Amino acid sequence: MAEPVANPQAAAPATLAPYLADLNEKQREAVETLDGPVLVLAGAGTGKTRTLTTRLAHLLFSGKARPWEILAVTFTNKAAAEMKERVAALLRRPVEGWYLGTFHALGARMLRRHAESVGLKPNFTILDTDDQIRLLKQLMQAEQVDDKKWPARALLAVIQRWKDRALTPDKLSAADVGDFAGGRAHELYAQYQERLKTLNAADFGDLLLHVITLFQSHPDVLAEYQRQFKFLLVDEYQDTNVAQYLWLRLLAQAPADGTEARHNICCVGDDDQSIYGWRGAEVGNILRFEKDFPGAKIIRLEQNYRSTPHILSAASGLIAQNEDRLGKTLWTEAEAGEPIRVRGLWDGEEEARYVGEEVEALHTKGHALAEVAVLVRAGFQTREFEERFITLGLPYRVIGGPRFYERREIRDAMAYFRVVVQPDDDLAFERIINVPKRGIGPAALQALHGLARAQEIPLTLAAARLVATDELKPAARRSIAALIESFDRWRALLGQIDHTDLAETILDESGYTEMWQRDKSAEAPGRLENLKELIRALEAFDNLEGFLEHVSLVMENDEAAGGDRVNLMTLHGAKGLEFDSVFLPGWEEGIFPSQRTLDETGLTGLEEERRLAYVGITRARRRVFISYAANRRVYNQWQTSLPSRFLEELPDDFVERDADTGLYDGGQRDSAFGGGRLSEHGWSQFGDPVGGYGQRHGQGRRTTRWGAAERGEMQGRYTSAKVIEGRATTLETAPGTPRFALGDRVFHQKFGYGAINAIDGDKLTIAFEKAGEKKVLDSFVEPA
DNA sequence: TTAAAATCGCTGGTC
DNA sequence: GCGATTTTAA
Repeated sequence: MAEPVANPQAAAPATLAPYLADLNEKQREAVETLDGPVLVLAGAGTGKTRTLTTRLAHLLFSGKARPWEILAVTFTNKAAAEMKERVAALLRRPVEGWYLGTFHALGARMLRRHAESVGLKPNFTILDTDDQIRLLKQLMQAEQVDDKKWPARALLAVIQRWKDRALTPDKLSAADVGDFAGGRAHELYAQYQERLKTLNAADFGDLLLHVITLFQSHPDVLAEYQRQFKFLLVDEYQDTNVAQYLWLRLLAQAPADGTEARHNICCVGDDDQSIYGWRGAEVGNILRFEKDFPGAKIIRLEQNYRSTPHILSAASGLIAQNEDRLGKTLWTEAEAGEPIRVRGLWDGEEEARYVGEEVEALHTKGHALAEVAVLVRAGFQTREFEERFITLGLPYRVIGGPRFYERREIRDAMAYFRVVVQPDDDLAFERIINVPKRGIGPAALQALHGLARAQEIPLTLAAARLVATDELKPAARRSIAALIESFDRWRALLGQIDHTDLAETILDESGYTEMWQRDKSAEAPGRLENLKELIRALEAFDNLEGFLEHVSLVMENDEAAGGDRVNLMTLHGAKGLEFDSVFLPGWEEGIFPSQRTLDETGLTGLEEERRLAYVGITRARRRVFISYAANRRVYNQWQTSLPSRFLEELPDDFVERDADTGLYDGGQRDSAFGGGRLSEHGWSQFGDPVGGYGQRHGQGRRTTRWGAAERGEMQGRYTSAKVIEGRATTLETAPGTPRFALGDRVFHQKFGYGAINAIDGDKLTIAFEKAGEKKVLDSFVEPA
């Protein structure tokens, strides 16, 4: 977060409390407006976190509230931790036991206290995605739903979107049901919720939904919380979904008995940075704030302390194209700085080379690598840059890799702990029943399931009963008996011996540690390291239960932070971060904006993609490098691509455009790309007038964008190039008429000359003289 | 039951 | 082109 430097113009009167003195006028207003609903529209780099934390401190200093009377909600643990730390620094005392945390952590806390009211026990398990999918798979199997056609993953997504909208199975209307598995999703959803209850488990959505249900069915409980929390504070309000909104609104209401009305809710956010619509966030929540909370005061933080005017202007020009926004104008006192550089390159490899060179140049000039970030649209795009950085010997780190708690060994270990703590946890038991290998295969498992279902008992109990019979083969029977006995033994040790010792005992006696010690694969040592790390992490907790709660809710991903390294991450991952220099590669139609977003949500999606571009640009303090490639290999197929429409939307005054010679014109046309520097109007001459894009793409109609190619003006490289909406850049193949025969000598723009070895429809296998054997589309080669 | 072979499917990613 | 998952063969 940007640390606003003291602003001389906002020099505070001497009477001001010192913690208010460093704030600018608007920030101070946001801090001091304590009563009634407040929406703080905090633009990128305007000192949002500082304002938020100061407001918290001010509530206490001014005597308006005591810590337990404040509810402060964030989305990520990182944000919660940062807020805690900074508030503690202001107060000069630790922030402990506060109601300051993520939506889910606070929801879980409330739910544990009132679990019985919604049919759970207080020690319920919190399931993660893996568990959920396994559970859904089982349900779908029982219901004979074809999981080829309707993958469990997809059903999970459907259910999650429902939960985002606070739709419990009983609230689902016919219009919501959709066509998943022929409309059976509803039924499966209800079964899923039933199963969760018998498993004494809740998924993340439930942590909020159950609390909402609880509030609605137990007004007394709700009133208790309403009376307790005199002040509500919400961070990143633009990312809230319907369930979170309802949860907040219930808490912000006056108690039903009308004792006192308060509505002291303060939401902080930026509609221009709403980039999580795909996971249920409703920008509408922030756009609607004044309606939802009558009498709301809106405070805009617009002074930016992060970026140069050039960067801000370019970003502002881009985001101004969005229709649905509250609107604000960022300004800064900083020096103009460098223009944004836009660069077109031949292909992805060259783009990576370009980025690598520029990064090296910055490094040579004395810029720290940690102050450089490469922000991509999607995770897979990091690969090209990683490869390039490795060849260059540039140290880098990828932020947002697999999370610690998602790693296999951690999840396995956790499953052991879960079964010890909560024997009813069938999902955990199933996970480790044959890990390490104990000779318990599908046959034995099926027998277990059969018994468990018939007698309506948990799997562990079914296992215990089954080993007393002759149902199983002796080998399986023996090993299940041993496992059950082990669990009994470990369970008896709960509370008897130190929980870290117990954890170690479990992992050793179960043979789990040994399993990885025997494993000769490259990753085994790392996994053992992670297990050690897990035990170390346990030390910070009083017992296994507390630890399990922590891991399912928190377990942050501490990236190997050390060293001066280039940062490589997705645009989503970059939100809230800032760097001196930011590289934004892959600005091509279909990639960014992403075709899939356009297909799924049309114009809404396009606006969200544009906000993502805005977020990307505003991460930079001093320098922005945007690039695009004319050709790219996607899933092993060469595709041509067009520069992103966002490039046209960047105001020319703040941008320096530069494309490699020969891009897009085949060397024959006198196009804007031919001469190196792009003309003012860039590539708008490629068929479409500016302004038509949004709609056509938004509607998802099949349209040919590359008008010139169709009119036959594009000679040379892309004779049959054609861009079709819905598959951004597919090359047309003449139907039915094979252009080539086996053995033909051909020329390929990238691979050079070669001979055709095989033909499979439009796919040719060609032995190139230089590049070796490749599979290519026939439209990319021409007779030599 | 296990290992090899085939197939799939592929944004974004917190809690 | 890759990696995870699932099917198949032994």
